[in-house]
Amino acid sequence: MARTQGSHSDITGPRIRAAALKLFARHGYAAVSMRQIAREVGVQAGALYNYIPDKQSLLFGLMESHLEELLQARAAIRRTDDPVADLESFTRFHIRFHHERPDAVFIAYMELRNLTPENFVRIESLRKRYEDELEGILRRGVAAGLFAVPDPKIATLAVIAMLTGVNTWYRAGGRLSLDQVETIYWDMIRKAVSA
Amino acid sequence: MARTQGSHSDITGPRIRAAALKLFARHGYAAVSMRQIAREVGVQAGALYNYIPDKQSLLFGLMESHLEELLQARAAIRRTDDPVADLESFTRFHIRFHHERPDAVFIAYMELRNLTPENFVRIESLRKRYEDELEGILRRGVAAGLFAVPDPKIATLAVIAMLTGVNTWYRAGGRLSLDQVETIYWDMIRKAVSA
DNA sequence: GTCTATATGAAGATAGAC
DNA sequence: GTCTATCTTCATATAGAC
Repeated sequence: MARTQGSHSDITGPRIRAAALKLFARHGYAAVSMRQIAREVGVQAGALYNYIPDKQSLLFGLMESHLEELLQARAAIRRTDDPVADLESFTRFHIRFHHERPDAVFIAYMELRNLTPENFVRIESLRKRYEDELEGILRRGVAAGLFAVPDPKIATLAVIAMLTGVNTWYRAGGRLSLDQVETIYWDMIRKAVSA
Repeated sequence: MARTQGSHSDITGPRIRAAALKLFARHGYAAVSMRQIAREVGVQAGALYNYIPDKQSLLFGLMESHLEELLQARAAIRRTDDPVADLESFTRFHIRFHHERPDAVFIAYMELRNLTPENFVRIESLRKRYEDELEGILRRGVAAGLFAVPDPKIATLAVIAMLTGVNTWYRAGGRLSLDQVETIYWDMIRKAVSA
């Protein structure tokens, strides 16, 4: 809905980010114009520049806050003494968290090549911190003789790729609940890394 | 290298496709202009239209021939009576085939949303035929009591996501040979689906 | 078959009025 | 803070000469 005048600074900023998230996920960063984002928000294109310096910053901000939210949510889960329990917790957390934010997840994986080199480095370092979480669990399990993985780093990447793949096919309301999906993946992962 | 005149129809077509493959993979379909492709080939932009009707057909052609090549290569491998052997063969085949074509693989996964709806349907049906290959192996293994997977369709998607993920990190010349990587993944997959 | 030139439209970003 | 108007650049695709 277009308006003619007015001052709404308190909500326009988040609305711009929400519109960009949706449109970038649907059509891709390069294919979305600032005019499209403005139309979705209900302002003229020029008004966007009161909130963001440019299109690149908008993309970077979306990816950065997604990954920071991911790290924070994961850090809020207490680690136990049992690597098996930690791995199950990680599995279920990853599926649930990513399921709740399909657009942000999609952008964070698909739009890496549209970041400037400096922004790319910052995003990759956040992602690495998340991978290190899982790698730590696997290494503790190996040390305890509970897991047998020839290469914890590769196992980390394999598990994350497998888990993130859920987002490409799972839709709520299908024949399986998300909890059932979590259980199926946990079953495969548990066996895959078991000693 | 730019030329001024000349007739090279026999090689220009493939060169256009090769340039588009490389540039689309690197920067994304929407971010690459026909002028960039032309420059890479060494012709003017207008000349491209002697070979392709439009940019969309170029993208579709790249994805279609990649998937048809994938199906053909897979079909050339004989199926055995042993689901375990077939699964190992699939695992190694998938990693090797995808490793040899990183650009085409990247495009086939990332540019789906830039296809027209009709082209999207055709590409997805080719991809489904490939997934059905793996699902068939898993179902035969379950029927023979060799595999225990609660849901063969989900296991199919999980395994393919995991295997395709290799392309995001593996580079030849690192500390592991591709054969070693294949073995590590086969070890995890074998355990993940085992009864 | 490729060139140059161009039609037509849309992109990101900014300026200045209200 | 948002508007309208615009600068400048670039896009896809086509026309017609060679």
